[in-house]
Amino acid sequence: MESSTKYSPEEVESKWYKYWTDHRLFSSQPDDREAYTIVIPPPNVTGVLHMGHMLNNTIQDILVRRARMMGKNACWMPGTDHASIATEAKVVAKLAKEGIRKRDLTREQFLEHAWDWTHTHGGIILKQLRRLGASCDWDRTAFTMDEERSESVMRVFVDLYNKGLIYRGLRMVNWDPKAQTVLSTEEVVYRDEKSKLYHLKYYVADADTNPVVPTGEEGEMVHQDEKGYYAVVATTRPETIMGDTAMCINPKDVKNTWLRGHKVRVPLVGRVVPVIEDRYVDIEFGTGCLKVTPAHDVNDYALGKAHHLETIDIFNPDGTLSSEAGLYVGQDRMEVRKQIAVDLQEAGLMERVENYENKVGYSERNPDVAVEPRLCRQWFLSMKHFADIALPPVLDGRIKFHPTKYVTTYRNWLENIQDWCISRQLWWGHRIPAWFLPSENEDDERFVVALTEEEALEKAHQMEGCEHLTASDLHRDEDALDTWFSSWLWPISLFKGITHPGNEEIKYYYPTADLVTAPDIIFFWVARMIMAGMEYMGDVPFRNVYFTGIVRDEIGRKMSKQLGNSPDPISLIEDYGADGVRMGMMLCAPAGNDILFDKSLCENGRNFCNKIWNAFRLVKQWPVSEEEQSRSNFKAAQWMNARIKVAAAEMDDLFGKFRLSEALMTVFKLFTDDFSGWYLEMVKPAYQQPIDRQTLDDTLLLFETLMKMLHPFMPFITEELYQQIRHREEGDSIMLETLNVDGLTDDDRHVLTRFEQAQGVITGVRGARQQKNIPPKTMMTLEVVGDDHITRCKALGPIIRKMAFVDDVQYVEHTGKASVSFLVGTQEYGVPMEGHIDIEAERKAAEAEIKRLEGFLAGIRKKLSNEKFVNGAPAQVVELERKKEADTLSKIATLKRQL
RNA sequence: GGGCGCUUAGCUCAGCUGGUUCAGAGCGUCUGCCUUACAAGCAGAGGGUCGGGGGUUCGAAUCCCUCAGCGCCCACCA
Repeated sequence: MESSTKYSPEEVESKWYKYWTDHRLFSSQPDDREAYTIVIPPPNVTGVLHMGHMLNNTIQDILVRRARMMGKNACWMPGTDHASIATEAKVVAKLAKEGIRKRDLTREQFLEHAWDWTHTHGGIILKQLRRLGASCDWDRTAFTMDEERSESVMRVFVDLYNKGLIYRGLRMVNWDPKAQTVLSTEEVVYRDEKSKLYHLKYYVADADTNPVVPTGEEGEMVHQDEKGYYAVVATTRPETIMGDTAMCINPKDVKNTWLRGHKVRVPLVGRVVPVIEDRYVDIEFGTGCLKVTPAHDVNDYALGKAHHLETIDIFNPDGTLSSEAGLYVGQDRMEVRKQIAVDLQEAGLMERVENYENKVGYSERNPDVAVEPRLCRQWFLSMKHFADIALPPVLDGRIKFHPTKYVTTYRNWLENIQDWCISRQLWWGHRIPAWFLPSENEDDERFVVALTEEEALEKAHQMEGCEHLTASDLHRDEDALDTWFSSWLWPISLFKGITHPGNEEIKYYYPTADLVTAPDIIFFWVARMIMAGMEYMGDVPFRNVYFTGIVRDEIGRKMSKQLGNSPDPISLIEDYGADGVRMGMMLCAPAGNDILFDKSLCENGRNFCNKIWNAFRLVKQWPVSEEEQSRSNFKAAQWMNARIKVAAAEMDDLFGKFRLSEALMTVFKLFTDDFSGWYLEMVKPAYQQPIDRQTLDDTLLLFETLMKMLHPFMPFITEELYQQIRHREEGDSIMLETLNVDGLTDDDRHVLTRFEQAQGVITGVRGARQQKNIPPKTMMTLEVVGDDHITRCKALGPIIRKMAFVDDVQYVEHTGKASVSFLVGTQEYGVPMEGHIDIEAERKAAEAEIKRLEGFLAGIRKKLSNEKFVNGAPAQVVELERKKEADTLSKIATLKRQL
């Protein structure tokens, strides 16, 4: 392998990952260093790694590894999420395949299946993260439903209940008929949908006793046919008419004033319902008549309450029509919609149907299931208090969002927050610690909230008339808690901050440093962690939140299973190496933007690994001599060191701004251009010639520094080469090194400037050669007009000769007639081209350049002759313009002389 | 309906509170090189009136207004 010109990642990666874990190099214990903590956004326990995880965890690993090398005690806490609704759905589906229905199982039996499933599929994703190189402290791996986390959830629930923040309420909630559970408002995603707007006839039912009297006002719209007067109601959901208990008009609507005080007959159903009036109705929409179905629409529910209407729930939990509906009983709501449209048409009760586009809410976890508003008694967490404590830290900068635009989003949400429905009709999750007491009817429920059944019984005994209850009289709530009700405690519960408040670990690791997550869970998770943090720790859970973009494919589509446009991360790693993929990910991940992932970027990463690999091969094969170090090599190392300092300072700045892809680009260019392209070429001895020991040592030291700078981005290859650079003790690692690069000195700056000029000369000669199609290694003569201190320099002179393949330097008054000339700054150089030069072409090029410079000069002079500029602009700026003018004049003069 | 953001080279993006020849980077493209570390490479080159229009200013990619296009978030319009 060592002699191969290609770097092969497979064995390097597995070797070093094992080494790191064997030596527990990722593990963290509190000590007197500054803590740097990241908690992983816990992926679904039974999930597999996708590109979003790749991006997210690559970023976290970069931050953690860098922090570790900056001398901090870095702790990356891994773990998984029980993902209540998603996992339960998977288990239900798996059982269904085996012909087992959930409802035929007891809770215990079902949970056994769920745990089986979790143990079979669980943790795969964490293994996959290891392939990526993630430096998590695996000993600390947690699960949102393990004992510690469960205990924390229970305590928090009881505590919040005791504080009066958790309550039980009968509310209109979002119901997922497939999962058969309620959802929080955040879990409902709205999609535009092409649907139909059905215009139905509601005949006036009381015309006999209460004659219809049109007012005759302008704009009045009275509908009448042979069967009588009727109102036209527009609806997208005709299947809900069985639940209608009123029709509503706007009191100010002249079109419909004639309906005031009447009763109308619900089509097909035949029920007679009152016409009510409410300003809520939009006069402009449809005919201005609204059917009111209090059981199945949030607004209608509000109307129903205000007008004391009856509520008829016509749906079963699974979305089929219940016996309450009277019609279509047992059929699915979507089927009924189609059928009832036909039936209404046939009965002559449909005036017309038009195409319509509206928003329909879907379950976030079951994207093909339309959510049904449903009246339900559920557990809620009152959010006003939490909004109040969670907003200030983000507004005053105790928590910084990157990019900052999410502060507005966050603020907006908190300022319009609704209570959080935390109960779910699921078994896979944290069972709600509430016990119901026997009661006469549902509306009069009585319950106690407690940590244990014993405690519940005790509490029950204190309630009136319950002194003699036994454990069997108590019935524990069947429902589980929303997954996020455990996730929101994650930064606290990971360190046992709920069960053992004030323990050493929570004191040391909390608040965590940075959180890296996708913006789509800002409300689900980020906001709620801040709430829990402020409530239970009195402090923020993290200092920075870095929101990654969404990973899209190369033409901007979201990655999805359906489209099949999401590459498998593990096969990418197999193809390009983990370091290559990490680099590919980061190259296309500008801060705050979506990621257009193109796997050809991983090729760039792989190629870069090869570059590093081969640079090392070069250095390693040099024979060593005991000669003195040349001045050139001494200066070259000094220059390279200065370049490293410049890059390191830039990277510090970029990391501070979470501009990681730019930081990577900086070190990438440092290695490729400065180190490989310039430095190594400068010191490289001729073929099979030895290098002096000092230069080799300098080079290895520079190499080592570069590996350290690259390590956070490319952990494997950098560790491999670090270990090869010199003998290391067992247990040593690049991870244990610190990244401390000094600041630039004046001497450094001086060296940088001089090298820049030398590079200009070398590039100039190369360009001249290429322009004339002369092979790159043909020796040339360099003409220096007048004199310069660069080519005469004992260090730089030889470097220029070597790299530009110049065998003779002549100091001349003008460049030769047959020379190609070029400028570095204001210094002119020439490369004689006898036999190669096309004088006419040279002349044309010179003339073109003069023309360009004269245009430029004109611009400057226009500025300088503008009194307002000279008087108005700062002296420095004016001075600069003067200098530009002089430089340009000198350049023009030089070119003209050449002509 | 409300709010936020974006539009700069073929692609993806930097350009901070206007002023350093400021119009940049990476990738791609083109040209020349199988140069003894690397062809998964090296050397060089081309490429944009900074979305349109107007304004402020001595000076605008940068500040203001406006138009157009795109994207995201929030909201109960049946």
